[in-house]
Amino acid sequence: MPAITLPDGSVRAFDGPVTGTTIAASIGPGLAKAALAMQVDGALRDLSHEITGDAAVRFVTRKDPEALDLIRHDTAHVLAEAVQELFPGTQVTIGPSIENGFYYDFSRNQPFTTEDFAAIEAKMREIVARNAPFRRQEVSREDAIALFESKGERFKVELIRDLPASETISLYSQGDWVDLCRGPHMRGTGDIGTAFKLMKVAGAYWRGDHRNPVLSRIYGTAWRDQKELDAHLLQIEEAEKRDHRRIGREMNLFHLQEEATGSVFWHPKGWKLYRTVEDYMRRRLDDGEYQEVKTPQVLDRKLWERSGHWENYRKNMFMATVEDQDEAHRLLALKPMNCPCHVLIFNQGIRSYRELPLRMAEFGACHRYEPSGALHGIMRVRAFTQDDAHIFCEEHQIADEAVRFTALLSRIYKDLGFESFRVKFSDRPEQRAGDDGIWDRAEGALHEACLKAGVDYEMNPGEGAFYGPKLEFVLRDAIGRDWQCGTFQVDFVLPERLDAEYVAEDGSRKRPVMLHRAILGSFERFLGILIEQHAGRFPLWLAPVQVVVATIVDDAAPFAKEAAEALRKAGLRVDLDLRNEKINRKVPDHIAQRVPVLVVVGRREAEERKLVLRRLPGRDQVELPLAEAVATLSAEATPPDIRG
RNA sequence: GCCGGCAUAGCUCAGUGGUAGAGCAACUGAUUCGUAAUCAGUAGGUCCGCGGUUCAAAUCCGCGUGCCGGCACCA
Repeated sequence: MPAITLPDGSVRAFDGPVTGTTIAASIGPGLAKAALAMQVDGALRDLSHEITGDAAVRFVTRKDPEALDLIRHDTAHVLAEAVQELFPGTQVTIGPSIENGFYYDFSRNQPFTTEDFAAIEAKMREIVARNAPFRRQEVSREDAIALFESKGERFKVELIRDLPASETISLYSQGDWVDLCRGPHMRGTGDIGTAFKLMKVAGAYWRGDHRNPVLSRIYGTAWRDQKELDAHLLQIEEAEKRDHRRIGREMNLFHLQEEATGSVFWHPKGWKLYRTVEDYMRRRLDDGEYQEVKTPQVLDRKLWERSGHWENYRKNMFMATVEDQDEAHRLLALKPMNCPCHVLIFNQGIRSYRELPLRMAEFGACHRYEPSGALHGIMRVRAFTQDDAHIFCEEHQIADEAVRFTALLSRIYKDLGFESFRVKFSDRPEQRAGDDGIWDRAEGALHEACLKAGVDYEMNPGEGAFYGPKLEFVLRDAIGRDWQCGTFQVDFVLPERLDAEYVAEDGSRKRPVMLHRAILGSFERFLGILIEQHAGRFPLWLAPVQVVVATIVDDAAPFAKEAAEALRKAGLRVDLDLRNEKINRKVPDHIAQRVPVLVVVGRREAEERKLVLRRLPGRDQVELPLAEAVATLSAEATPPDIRG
């Protein structure tokens, strides 16, 4: 006699086992029509699921947040059916719902191309129109294996074999087509609607392991209705306009070319932006009581052997040799990171506990031979500069340093326009240096530090560095990709390997703990994200060109030059536009160049010695006497750390 | 690194085996103009590279390089 409690608190009793369909119908025809699935005691179920005991039930309709996941998952099934109908011999694997859509991985001799999309989409619409009900069937492991073996679906068989013994094995069919699936699903393929679209194809390794076969993955997007789909497609278009590669070209900030794959050619305006950020960072580090150093680019292999990098990362290091030396005995490597060099500085002379925590910072230029497929604009490159620092401290100082660090990072991110970011906690990886005791202490210290700093984080198991656990501070780019920028890593291993020590209060020699930390991560990556975050329209203090003084007629040129000079003297970055073009032309040009402030000078301004300031891309204008305009802009262009 | 796609003027792109094109940008000239693209003219190409097929290749084929989208990687 199940008693069903609904969200409004009302209770309905039924004579025997009852399905969601029956309950919904008992409540009313409107709900019976709208209900796609249900939540039973918090767990999402098919409407056809039979409830045998007392339960709390909530129905999921198209409006509910869960609906999108259901629609996307169901669409993935329909995609798989369509593909198998059109391309016999294709094996199915998995097809989950993901952010904004879904994908399905197929195994086929000939990978799919976007040329196949039209036919597949047409077939999908046909399947949706058939509105075949999704039917769930629970089967024994043996029956499931036999079924998929008979179909030649060896990936499905492998999945079933690897399911834990406790797992119920369920199949979902839509018409004649069957898939291994945990569910739940909506009532039938018709519930999907028509607001879906195939987006792209990609290769993907079976089970995400590069030693496994490559599958052909089809990505799609699916929404409640056409309006939502259109909005999503428009959003993608808008995001593409913020792409740093596009803006970098449009604003003439930098370029990349074949002769230096993975290295950035910074143009004058891009370099101005870079240096503005670097100068700002340097001031923040000075305030934070860091000591800046500069260390070598090219170092002997022996150092990398001692640090452990040779063993772990040799394949990703650039090597350098010179002709008059025996290569085997003197192989040099471009540094892939700065930490060993910093330990070498620490090791000069005898260190006292009184010097700790010692914060050693470097804008360190590093080279890493990244796999070709990883390169991405200026965000993933082979030559980059880190805002790197290593804090040598005693173990009990770790938490305080973490608190200081997160405060500094938050301040800096905020100044640069990032109000929010995600934090991931990456713990011990499979391949690592140091024994478990050390890792226990390092992870414990980092957890404690997070607690103390009030940092909310998500776990990222097994993703730590080989020498220690880390916090990763993640920012998102315009196209929705996440990038690790800041990092805070606890390291007990490297001080040991490179024999760093200090004299403790009791006169004994001790190992310092080393904290690796970066805030921007690499300038290249961070500037890429910064460009996308602001869509190239930087706040005044960051803009590479802050003001353009544009003339209307040649007669105004002398005063325009005088005004530009006055602005420059006040420290502003000013361009002069004396071109023989109409002002109607100059305005859109500078909007396109994302210049924050346009000063238009005609005869009237020249006579009255006034400046009219127009904040692009807006239309509003303020008219000020020259000196006042200079003072206003100069105050506004002051970096936030100096403004106080 | 793997799978797929792409590579034509500075940029965006057209050109499916038969004399390389457009718009914008550049340059020259005219115009001196009041807030979202003035007019006219000129110049600009190893059609990514190498090899092959063909009477003939930007176009078809092979190899290489780079870029793009994913996957894998990311100290």
